[in-house]
Amino acid sequence: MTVWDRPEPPIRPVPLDRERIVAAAIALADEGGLGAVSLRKVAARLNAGPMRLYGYISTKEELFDLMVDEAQAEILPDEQPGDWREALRVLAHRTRRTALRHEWLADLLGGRPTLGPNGLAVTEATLAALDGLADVDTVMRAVETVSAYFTGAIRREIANLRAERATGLSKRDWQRASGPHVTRMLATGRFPALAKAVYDGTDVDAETSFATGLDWVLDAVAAKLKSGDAGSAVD
Amino acid sequence: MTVWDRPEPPIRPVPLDRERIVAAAIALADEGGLGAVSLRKVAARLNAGPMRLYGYISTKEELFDLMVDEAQAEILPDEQPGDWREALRVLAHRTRRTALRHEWLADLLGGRPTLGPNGLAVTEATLAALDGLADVDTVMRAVETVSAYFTGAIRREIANLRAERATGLSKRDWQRASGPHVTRMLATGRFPALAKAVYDGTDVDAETSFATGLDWVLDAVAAKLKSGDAGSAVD
DNA sequence: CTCATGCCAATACACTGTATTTCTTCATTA
DNA sequence: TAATGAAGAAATACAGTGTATTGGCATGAG
Repeated sequence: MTVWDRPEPPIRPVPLDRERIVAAAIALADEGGLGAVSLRKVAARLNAGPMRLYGYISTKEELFDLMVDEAQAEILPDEQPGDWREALRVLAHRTRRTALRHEWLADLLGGRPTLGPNGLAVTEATLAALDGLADVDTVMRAVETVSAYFTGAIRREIANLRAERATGLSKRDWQRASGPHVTRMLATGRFPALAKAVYDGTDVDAETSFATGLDWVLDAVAAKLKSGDAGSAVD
Repeated sequence: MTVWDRPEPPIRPVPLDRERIVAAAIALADEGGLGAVSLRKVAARLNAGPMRLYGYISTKEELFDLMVDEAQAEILPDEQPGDWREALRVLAHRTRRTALRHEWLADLLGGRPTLGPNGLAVTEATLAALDGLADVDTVMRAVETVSAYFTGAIRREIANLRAERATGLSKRDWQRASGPHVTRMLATGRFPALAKAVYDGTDVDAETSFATGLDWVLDAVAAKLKSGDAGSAVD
């Protein structure tokens, strides 16, 4: 590796902006998880020194916030279906798909309020879906409930996914026979209902399970919308 | 601080076990959050060198797993109510209270499968509450849905709590006027539904909101139990 | 041409999780 | 009783982290 092989270092520092920084961080996280995101590595990927980043963010947490907001752009559908139920369903499923594309999102989802432009847009879309179908408070409660459900469900799905990957076993095999610890615990007889669930339950794929639970929750919302629309008559 | 003030160092190394280690870690986390838990600090609190911990755990992640399991012991009620609905409600509320006592739990909840003895016991209790009221698969779906809801809700609640603490503003004041960023965003008119929710919505305390959403989800479960109990007739 | 200003890079610090090496202490055996 | 072995604790070491501080250098104005 002589001098001639090495390219001359750039005369002027490479231009930087938040967009590039966030993109680099996301790339790192997509490849190696959140743990693979370090300010040094992000900067290196942009041919910059670590300290340059502090002109654009003032803490690593802020970088994470920007990453989340960027990911939330992928959640917004091109156009909102008119049917509120369909609209909420789509938003939930798109969130799930986004988290499956960017698994690190599961570690961040719900961890801090999302106040970025895209985060607000997602909230807006969710609220808009129910706007006018009931009084404001009922709508808020509905939105909270639905999103609590799907963030929780997504987090668990990805946690299981990782566990499966780590052990090389499907959740099923792993609980049933090959997971020595779980098998031993179930054999003690102290967890009869759990044992029954593990051995007698048919396992459904994650998407179906997600969709089923979501439908239940939406059913509940539907029921409340009917009884809680006092506000719409007043306006 | 002369030699005479200082106690002699212990001749024999202080005895250690997982229980003590986990207790020390939990104490640290209770005081300063998960970030305050480092193997060095945990060990120091036990008058031991950091490396001694590796006889009891083989990675920091494992320590977290043990902490979660220990916290889950606080979730289990002394006795289970007979009514399935009441049983699930109690489990959810106890989980919430535990997370409020140990806020770090919110960072870990749902992040990994909980396979410790107490984690399994919690799952068992949840499944047991619904055992026999519907076929196994319906019961599993119900348990998944309910716990997805409350883990998601708890996580968000604690995220908001932290944000309030950090800014010194109640969520309300903060959205309404004093949070310059949010105010500015709402003023753009791009988030009409959100603005309406913020300005016209009455704010309820976190517990009520939690309880309300939970009731909705339980309503949904109740509906499905009625229609999905094919299994109980077969056995 | 000189000087001031703003930015970038380098250095520095305190701390992390964990691998490896060194030392101490006790039980066992000769 | 002395020597030897094993075990387990301690110390050291390493590569990495987020971020504060310092130093230099290129570009603008006067």
